[in-house]
Amino acid sequence: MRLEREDYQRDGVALARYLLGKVLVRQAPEGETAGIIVETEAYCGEEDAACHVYGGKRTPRVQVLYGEAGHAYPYIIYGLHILLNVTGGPPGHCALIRALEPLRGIEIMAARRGGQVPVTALANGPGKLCRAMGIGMDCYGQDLCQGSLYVEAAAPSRPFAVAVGRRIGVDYAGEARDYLWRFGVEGSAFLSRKLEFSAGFSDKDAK
DNA sequence: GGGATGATCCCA
DNA sequence: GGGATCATCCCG
Repeated sequence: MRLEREDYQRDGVALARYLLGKVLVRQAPEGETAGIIVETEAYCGEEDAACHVYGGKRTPRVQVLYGEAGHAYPYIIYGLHILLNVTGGPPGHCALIRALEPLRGIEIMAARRGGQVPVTALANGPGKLCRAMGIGMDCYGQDLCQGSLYVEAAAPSRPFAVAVGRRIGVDYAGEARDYLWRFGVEGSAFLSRKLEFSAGFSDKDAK
């Protein structure tokens, strides 16, 4: 079942936690691909030195971050990779999807990644998962409550413990670099990197 | 207009 | 460890 608008009405941290265990789905001409979200990061608006809207920046690129919750914010990094964020409730808040456990359309994902790739490495990074899922800048601003890109509530999900760590690649962000705003399914084999700490809570507590 | 800068990935 | 590779931003 596709998540609804209100499900996205959370701040960055709550949304990042909430999305763990949910299923990211992409419909494309080649077929459907889907994966369990096992790793996320929170980006929390104008106060967060690592967030793209830090300091109240309002450039065309970040406009969608000031719009309605539950929309896609993909952007290009290093001129060659695309990273997918999901917008949250408060202005500027979003969650970065960092890794998936492939669930459906694994053949399609492998083909998009260029052939022989172990399942554990198909989508274990924010750039890789966008490539595997066929997510491009054409998804910019797309409403996840309708359309070909969306998140479904987890099926009968097995309970899992949450692990936390520092966000990746934000060393420039002053003290915000040390916030424990990276979240993952503890022990998952599909993470981009290991998390440093046990969070002390499970998926049930994050609802 | 032009230079600097990445929320990464892959290979050595 | 380092290079690829370019959209975006900021400064003039």
